Amino acid sequence: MTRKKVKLEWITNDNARRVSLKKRRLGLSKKMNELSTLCGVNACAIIYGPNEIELTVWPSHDVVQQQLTHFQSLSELE
Amino acid sequence: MTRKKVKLEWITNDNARRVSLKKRRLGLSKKMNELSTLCGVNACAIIYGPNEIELTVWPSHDVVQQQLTHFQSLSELE
DNA sequence: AGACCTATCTTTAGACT
DNA sequence: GAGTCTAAAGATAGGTC
Repeated sequence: MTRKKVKLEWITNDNARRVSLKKRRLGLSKKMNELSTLCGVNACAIIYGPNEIELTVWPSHDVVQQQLTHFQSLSELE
Repeated sequence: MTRKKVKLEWITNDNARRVSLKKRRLGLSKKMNELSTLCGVNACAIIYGPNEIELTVWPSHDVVQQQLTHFQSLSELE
């Protein structure tokens, strides 16, 4: 998205894709962090690649677990 | 962050905070969307405010539910 | 409250190390 | 592979209607 406008589609080049994932994950974390502090909300994210090894949670495994439980109890009410 | 550099702290003004939350949630969704398409990964997010009415999930309630289940089954393996 | 605008800040693709 | 750099693309605070 910068030296060249990027198309919103799967990056075929393996290396480029991995680099992009790494960078964007970082950027996303930053944004999540900003959102939650600036606006005083709870937020969590789960990201995982095709190979289940690349699992990333934000802000932390524990918090995610907690919020999932909360979310699911809300879901049941509907 | 634009006409003025914003400090990374709770926005005290109620209206400004709500507006910011709305805008940033949108921006975040966009980023999530980009991340998942560009890099071919699954991603989901849960955002909720102090009042539980403002619950937002991405990309959809159903997908989040699905991914939570997946995540929890992985967690149990550890 | 909501949509649109735009100057300015932030993110990031690509190149290099 | 993992950091650093940098210009271009993208996000957004504050304003207006």
